[in-house]
Amino acid sequence: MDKDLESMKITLDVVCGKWKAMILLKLNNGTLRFGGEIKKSIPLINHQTLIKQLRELEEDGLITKKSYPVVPPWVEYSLTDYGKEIQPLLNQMVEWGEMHLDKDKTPPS
Amino acid sequence: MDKDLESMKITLDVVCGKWKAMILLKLNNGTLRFGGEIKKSIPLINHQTLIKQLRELEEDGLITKKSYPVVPPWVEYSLTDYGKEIQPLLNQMVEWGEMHLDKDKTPPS
DNA sequence: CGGCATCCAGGAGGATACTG
DNA sequence: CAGTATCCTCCTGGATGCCG
Repeated sequence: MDKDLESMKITLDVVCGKWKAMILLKLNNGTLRFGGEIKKSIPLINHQTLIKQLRELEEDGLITKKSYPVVPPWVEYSLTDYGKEIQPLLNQMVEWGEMHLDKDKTPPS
Repeated sequence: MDKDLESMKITLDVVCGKWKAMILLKLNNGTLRFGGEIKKSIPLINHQTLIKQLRELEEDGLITKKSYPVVPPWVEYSLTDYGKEIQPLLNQMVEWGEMHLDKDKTPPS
């Protein structure tokens, strides 16, 4: 296992949760609230699953959580510098995916 | 689920196998033989697991297999155009990972 | 509203053994 | 050497219910 693969592994760990990359992508637009914004932009995700993925991202240092101790809890998530650095990568993932939305294969012949 | 997320999903499906990105990365250097080269560059991977991941990549149209019907089987894998297009992405994954090999976190204060 | 604990199911990854 | 077939294990994602 050479260094490239090691590096690759780190990135994979961070990005390859089922929803992590999507969360990071949405957070690129700025700070988001838990229920009011994140859940709405990714409707299919489960409440608990979202919490888990957010926590993992937080533990990996990609995002930060800010809780306001008010009566209806208000929690915001935003990218750290660490997390901002990964944005170009995310954009490329979107771009590559767009290129292959239609052509799933390249049937030649 | 908007279009960005759809696109992201496609890329995730392709890249986020435990070893897929690594295989693609190694294949960037050119055509590789199954046992002689791929297995050696990714030593930790299981024989069977490697075959599975390769097959999935082939089904997704990212790589092509070429079998030479000789007595000791000789099988080569190489990237399709489809697969080549994803290389910049892979490189960025490596780069981002390299940047964070050491600093796992950004402990301020 | 947001978080945690718990439980559960599915599937990806992996081990083993056999063919050509 | 490469592939197939089978079986198994673990881990992630998801569902539910209860707290502050």
